[in-house]
Amino acid sequence: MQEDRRLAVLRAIVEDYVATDEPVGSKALVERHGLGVSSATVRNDMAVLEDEGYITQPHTSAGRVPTDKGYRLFVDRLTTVKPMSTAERRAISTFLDGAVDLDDVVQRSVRLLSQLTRQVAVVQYPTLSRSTVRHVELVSLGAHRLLVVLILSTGRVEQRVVELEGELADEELAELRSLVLRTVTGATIAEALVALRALGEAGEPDGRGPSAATVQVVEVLVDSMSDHRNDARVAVGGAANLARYGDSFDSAVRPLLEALEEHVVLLKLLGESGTGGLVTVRIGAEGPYEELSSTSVVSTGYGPREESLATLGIVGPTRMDYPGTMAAVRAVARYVSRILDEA
Amino acid sequence: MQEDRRLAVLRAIVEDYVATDEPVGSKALVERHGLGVSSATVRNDMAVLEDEGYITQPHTSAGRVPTDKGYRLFVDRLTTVKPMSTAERRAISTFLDGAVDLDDVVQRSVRLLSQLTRQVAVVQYPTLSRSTVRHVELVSLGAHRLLVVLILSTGRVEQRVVELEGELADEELAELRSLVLRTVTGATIAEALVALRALGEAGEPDGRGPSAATVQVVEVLVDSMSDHRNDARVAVGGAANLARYGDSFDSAVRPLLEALEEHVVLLKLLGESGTGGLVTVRIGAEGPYEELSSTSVVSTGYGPREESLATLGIVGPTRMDYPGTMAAVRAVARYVSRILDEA
DNA sequence: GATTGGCACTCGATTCCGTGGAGTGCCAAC
DNA sequence: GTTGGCACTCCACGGAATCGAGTGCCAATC
Repeated sequence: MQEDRRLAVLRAIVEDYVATDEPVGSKALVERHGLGVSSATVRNDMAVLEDEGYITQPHTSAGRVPTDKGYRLFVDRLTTVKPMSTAERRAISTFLDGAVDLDDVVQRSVRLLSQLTRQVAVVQYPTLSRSTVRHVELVSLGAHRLLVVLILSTGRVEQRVVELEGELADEELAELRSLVLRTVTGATIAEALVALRALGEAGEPDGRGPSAATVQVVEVLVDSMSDHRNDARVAVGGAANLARYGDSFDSAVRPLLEALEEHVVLLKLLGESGTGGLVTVRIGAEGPYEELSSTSVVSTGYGPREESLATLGIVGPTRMDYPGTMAAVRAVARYVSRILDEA
Repeated sequence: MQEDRRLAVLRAIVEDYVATDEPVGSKALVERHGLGVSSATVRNDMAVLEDEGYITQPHTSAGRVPTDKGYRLFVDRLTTVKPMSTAERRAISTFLDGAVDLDDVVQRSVRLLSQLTRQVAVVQYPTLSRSTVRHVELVSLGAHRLLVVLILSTGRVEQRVVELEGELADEELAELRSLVLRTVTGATIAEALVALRALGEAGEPDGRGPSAATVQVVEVLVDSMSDHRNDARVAVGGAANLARYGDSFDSAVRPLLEALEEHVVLLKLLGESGTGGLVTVRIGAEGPYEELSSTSVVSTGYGPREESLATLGIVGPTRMDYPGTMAAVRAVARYVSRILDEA
């Protein structure tokens, strides 16, 4: 069927173009790939593909180059999932298994991902919002200072030091501590925020108003939990791979370098990534930023027990090895999720 | 005196070259700067400067460009310290005063520094080695889990969770806690490390050997303190400024991008920075890495009470505005030091 | 002795062909 | 629907010509 062949031609064009970075012509195509037809036939197919907007020529009498739409079709229908080699699998596990804590896991992941894909890797720290409060601890650092430690189910630990306005006796501290624990332990962040705010305003259940210390502690906890810095934290790695962009420098690398430092922007770029094994691919102008119309994003969610706590992925030129990249992103996400499962 | 004039010529060459990024010729020089001599005279001076190795021509019949040696002389003898404008001063203080904790100070500093200098900024987190232990807290997270929190005089807080091998009763925990506190509170990191190792091997002063829990806690504390990740932590900002490098891309930007991710390399690059107000400038090949022979580093130490706890600075092309950059680096370091003083 | 104007010379950058070749589109034949 | 053939297009590449900024040197001048 000729429809099938046309798709095969598109696939071949994408593969060749990704491999060589040069517009691919009809003759080279039939030589390098075993399509059993002549170059003239391929030319006809290419004309159709061009009409339909999947490929384009940089100028008359040059070969064809895939358009965003072409890449899209390639990714959606033409990609055969290529499994990671066992060597790669082993590399992933040995690399990630050495991690000592959550931060370390994230940092190793970026590194690993950027090396596997030779692209810029981005890993979001697990978001607070879906996690629950495992423990809160209040530690006295003298009569006027209090260390507030917040431990979340993801393993994230936040701490703040509070300068108390008044003094706080040991018994009062113990009381406050157990009060706070009763209020928030096991709750999700969202629930805890509500409960804490109520506590800060209404005071304890027995009817007494909240003490000054209570208000301060509540304040700092609320602050910790809602601090968007936490939601917005991401790790970036492999920026050196940008040097391979070659030409199209100011047009592509510059805005990307800028984006890499704006973590909020980065997160928006990563986007809402499909949960559970599904890898999202955003190609060129499909993304939210015009300046990045020649970059693609390959991302997926990760987290313990199949729930997607955070996102991880890579950013690269639209002209990239999608199958390989998608496989790497998926493999790393899976492995990281498994690690979080165990913790 | 002609010697003086030659230096003036060198200064003019450096300034023009930095401003225009083009080799500067004798005619343009006398026009733009008010040296009261003819271009022929300047040519003679330039010939001498070239003989002495301060300037060079990219090719015959082109203008002159400063050599590393020329920049060096410029920085050492020809730079008049240009004070920051009051607007800039105000920007610095408003920008940094909003910081909520140590990490925040560091992160704001990189950002600020990169914006002021339009270069890549690097700020080292205050090193552990010279700081002292302010407090250690052990928090039980159930019978088998223990949270170990380490608080340092710099305000840095490190925490780790320990999976205990055996159970630990509350009284035992309290005992262990006070033992550890007696051992390390107030000590420098170096002292604390020694004392802890002794504790882990010999056990408590009363002659009993160390309990299993003690060994584990000691281990994790030692680990926290000696973990070189802490010494090696740096924040980087303004990488987008690399896009301004224009040409000389693979030769300069690539290795630099790589270095920016290798924090150990970065620290070596920043080097041992002069304490107290002194700004160190490392020009081109004076630095430790060959690949970075066309980049310069401007850095200085900072820290509370005049002692230099850590280093901060910028990395940029040898062709940069040294006076302005040095002023910015010094100003930021001073301001950050003042903030640390207060804390 | 230092400075200056003048002048010949050098050499990269830019422009302008001319050419080669890859690639296309179309058409007639199968 | 496929194929071989063919005329056509247009970029990339290389060489020649030109331009001009900048130099080095020298004789004249202060």
